[in-house]
Amino acid sequence: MEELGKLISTRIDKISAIKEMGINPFPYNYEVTDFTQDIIDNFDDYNKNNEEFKSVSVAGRIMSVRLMGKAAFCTINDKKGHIQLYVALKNIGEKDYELFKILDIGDIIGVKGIVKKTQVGEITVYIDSLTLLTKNIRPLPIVKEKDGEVFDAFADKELRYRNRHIDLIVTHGVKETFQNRVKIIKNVKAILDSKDFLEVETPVLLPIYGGASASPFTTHHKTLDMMLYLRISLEPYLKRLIVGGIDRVYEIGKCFRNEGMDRTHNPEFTMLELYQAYADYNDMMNLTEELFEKSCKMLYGKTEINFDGKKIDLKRPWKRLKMNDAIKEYAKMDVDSMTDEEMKAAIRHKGGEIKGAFIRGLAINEIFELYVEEHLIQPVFITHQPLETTPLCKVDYEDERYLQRFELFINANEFANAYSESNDPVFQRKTLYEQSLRRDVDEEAAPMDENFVQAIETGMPPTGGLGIGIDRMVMLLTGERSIRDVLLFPTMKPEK
RNA sequence: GGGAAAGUAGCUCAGUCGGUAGAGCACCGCCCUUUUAAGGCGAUGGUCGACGGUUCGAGUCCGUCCUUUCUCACCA
Repeated sequence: MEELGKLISTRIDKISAIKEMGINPFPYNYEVTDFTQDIIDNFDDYNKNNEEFKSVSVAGRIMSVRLMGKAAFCTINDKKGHIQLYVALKNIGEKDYELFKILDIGDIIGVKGIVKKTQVGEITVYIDSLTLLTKNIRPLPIVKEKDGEVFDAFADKELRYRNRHIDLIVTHGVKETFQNRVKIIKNVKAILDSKDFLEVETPVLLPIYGGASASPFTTHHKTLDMMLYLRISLEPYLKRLIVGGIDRVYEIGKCFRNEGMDRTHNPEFTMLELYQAYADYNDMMNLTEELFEKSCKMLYGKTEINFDGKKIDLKRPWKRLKMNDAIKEYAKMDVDSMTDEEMKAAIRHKGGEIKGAFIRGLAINEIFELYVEEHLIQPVFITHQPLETTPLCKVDYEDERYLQRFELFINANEFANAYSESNDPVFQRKTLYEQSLRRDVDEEAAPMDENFVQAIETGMPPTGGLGIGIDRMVMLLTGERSIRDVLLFPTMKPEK
């Protein structure tokens, strides 16, 4: 701490020295006309045969300095990339050169000059004007690079997450990941908008929660003197909008679940939920394929990606497999002909457990998770989950023990969940009531939502509903293995 | 929640058997007008995550705690 204090106070002293030179170390603006990567990409426009030059005005943060007496090379970063500057005493004059010599890595400068290649061919701005735009006082980590190999990378993940502003400056690829995140979300929205879906915003603070099995966060409103919950899903309000006649509706927004955290779970995360009237789960499968395939093509111009060393192809159409058939294929078991005892044994054999009373449908789901999930690397829609897995979905007309539902699996992870939504008000009231009774034994069972049931009683058209975990979609498409690498500011405990 | 690993200078990391705390980069001083992990010479910089314990002596051994990473379980 003492050392850091000295480094900082040295730089604060420099601010005084700069002011004494008659220079404002924190001026108000700078006219930027060019960006680093554009200059490199369009070198010929800036330098015609080393005879005709177009002058540039660039601003950025100093990332490295190589000072050689009366001249120096340095590198600056801007929003588009980085470029080398040639700073020579004879070109900028004594006063500005004196200023340059006391600048630090991390300072932000504006420069004007012309663009040339150095003896070894590096495109470089030969500056004739230097303006200090912001003096840094807190030293940055020094990351070096040669031939694409990075040395002394800012590698401590804890420091990176806690200091994302520094991570964005010094770690290659971080900015790109978050730019890609935005591109994916914009692309998803563009696809949905083109299909006449209406994007809406629904409440985050709720008097009652539902739409999923999860433990909520609570908060308190002073004036109303009441407890409020942070939403765990978007479903209850979006369905009311379907009832209200908004036939195609979606929201991309934060949901909050007060549960464990790991590589694929953050307490707050971003969900896409959409509802389409007069559609069923088949339409939702087609739409899901389209969203993933088009987003992948938008980023990479192709449908194959490498994730975690595995080649994954998102080209449509994807395999569609009933849950029981998946169990037959991967676990060599026919659950329809198994006794309860055989199913219990199969679950225990893989280290699973049955919570509470034995429910056949939940046991089938458990067997699927234990035996099948790990094999589902290429995209596959698993359909026809047992009736007991959710109260919000219609049963299949061919076999009422199973649902018109699918879960999308890619690389053994769940990416989407969709239903032919239940709209039978009598059935809905009954199942939600029964679920609410389980709250004694299952903390995550949702309470009865009377307003929601009344909306369904008003009459909800046949509707297909789809939920996609946006963070996981971004992880897949950017190749990141941890949700914390696709969240700018992942949830962290404060340092003590 | 379980398991494993980590925390030493601003950053990246060494630190052997318990015996005065190390390097590179950054920073500071000096030299240097085509460097690019620039180079050369020199100097500064440490409550070794916190608190206890063992010991003549602890960065090192033991215990508790804090933070993080990875992983298993659960959920998206």
